[in-house]
Amino acid sequence: MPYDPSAFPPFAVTVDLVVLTVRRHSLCALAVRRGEPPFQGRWALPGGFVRSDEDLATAAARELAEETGLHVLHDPACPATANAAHLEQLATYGDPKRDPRMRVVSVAHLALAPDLPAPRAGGDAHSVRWAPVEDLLDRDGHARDGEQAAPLAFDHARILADGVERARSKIEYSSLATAFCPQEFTVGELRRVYEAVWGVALDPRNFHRKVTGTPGFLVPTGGTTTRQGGRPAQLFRAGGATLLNPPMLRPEA
Amino acid sequence: MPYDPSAFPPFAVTVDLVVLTVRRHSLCALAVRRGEPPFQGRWALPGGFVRSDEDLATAAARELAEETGLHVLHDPACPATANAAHLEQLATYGDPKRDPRMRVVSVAHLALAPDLPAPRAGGDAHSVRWAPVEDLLDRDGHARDGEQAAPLAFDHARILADGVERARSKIEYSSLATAFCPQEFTVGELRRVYEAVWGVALDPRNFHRKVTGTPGFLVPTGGTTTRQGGRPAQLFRAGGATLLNPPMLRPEA
DNA sequence: CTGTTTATCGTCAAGCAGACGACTATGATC
DNA sequence: GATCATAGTCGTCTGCTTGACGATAAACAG
Repeated sequence: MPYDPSAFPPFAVTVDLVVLTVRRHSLCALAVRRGEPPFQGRWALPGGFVRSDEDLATAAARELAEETGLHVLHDPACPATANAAHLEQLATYGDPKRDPRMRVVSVAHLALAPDLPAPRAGGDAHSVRWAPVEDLLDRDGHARDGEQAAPLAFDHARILADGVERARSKIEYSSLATAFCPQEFTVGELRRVYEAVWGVALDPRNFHRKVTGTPGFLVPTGGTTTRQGGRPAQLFRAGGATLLNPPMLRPEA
Repeated sequence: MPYDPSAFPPFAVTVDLVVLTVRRHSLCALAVRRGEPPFQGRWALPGGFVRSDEDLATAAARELAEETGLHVLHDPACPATANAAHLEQLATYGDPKRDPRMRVVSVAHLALAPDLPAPRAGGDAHSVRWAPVEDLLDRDGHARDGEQAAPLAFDHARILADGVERARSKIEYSSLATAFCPQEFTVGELRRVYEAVWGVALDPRNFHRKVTGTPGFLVPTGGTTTRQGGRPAQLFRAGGATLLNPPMLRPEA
């Protein structure tokens, strides 16, 4: 009964991307404006069809490159080309009514990238932008510039919320927060990543003790920088560890 | 360019199930024997096509019920019917070559169930069984009864490994381990779940202190039981908490 | 030179985890 | 019934981690 090659309902399969970065102390996601119905003119997550000979991860990496110019950091040993991002599968959404035109199953992926100079719009510049995730998820009005009062297209608000939640929890027990930083970064910059993603303030002294004391998290490069003002800070690079033990603790309440 | 309703490659979409339980102190998964090519005669994970009007979670719940008679525990307030299981989406597998016949994208789901009296085979009894996950994943020989030397069909070994890994990590920070227990259970039974899933031995006294001290994890029912031998043990029911803070700590090394 | 900013080191108390002793309440065995 | 084996439950002690926070260091702005 299963796997009858002639009798199965056909589906369209897409990948959608939750691309997150930290800009100006807030967590931002990449949004594209839809140029055609349905949801014409509304903001949506970038994505597209999976090609017939393409793996899901390959399709996600292709869409990411098309949309942002970012490349996926495959090999942890390779110290990352300039525009490197972390990419992982997030979840799959297949409600029969999620696309009014046809049955579409979307395999959402989560990408984390350092703050980039420009969104590098694929076609026209003002159809792609970084937006704070609160703005994209807040449908309860108080749109501050009157632009994004409308919620995201399709079920993309839920996908984005799931991606943000994944990122928030994953930086607790993994070294993924370094994916938001440039290749070399300071402890303060890493702390501001945690503060932006979690939306809390962290004690700089305890944070410094914690991350420098976790083996494999950070390796000093020897250099220092003063780009944040104040006393020069040591520069670090992400260490080999991917899982942090003990984990970073997110303040409660 | 995206979402052209007339031009997209068609996919078959299936759900595959990693159904885990704890039997006789070891973590077991449900396996079905394939009755037709490809991989005829090999063991595989249960699964089937998603119907054209069906949500992914619905399809997974349907397959689970067909294969095991288990029903999904939807409402945490409802104290679970007799055969209740936890069900969640695991990951999606879409390698173009994962099925030799056609392009199949499989949305794998993870189900956790208490030890059941009988596997409740759908059709013929000996085509469905519980097998220790080590037996199903160990392809390096030493098959103890000469039966499961062959690896699982398709990419099901990887799916199973991912599901086991998800279960192992998720019982650390959530109360999911109670999904392996009957409605009422003792601290010792819960500890044996952790020991079986993690494959370690835990100190009964520290474990008892920890789980009874975590708010919302366990609520005493008032009853006691002596089904494990020895001194009668208090019976508990799963509390409302789903996230454990602080988490259970898996011994390292 | 003084104030401001950020980085970094130290101290201290509270809490939690691992190791482990001690006691309790059953059933099994002699 | 005494004894033993088995599980369960309660305590104690010690070391480590954490959170709160004081203090110092090194840059820049006026």
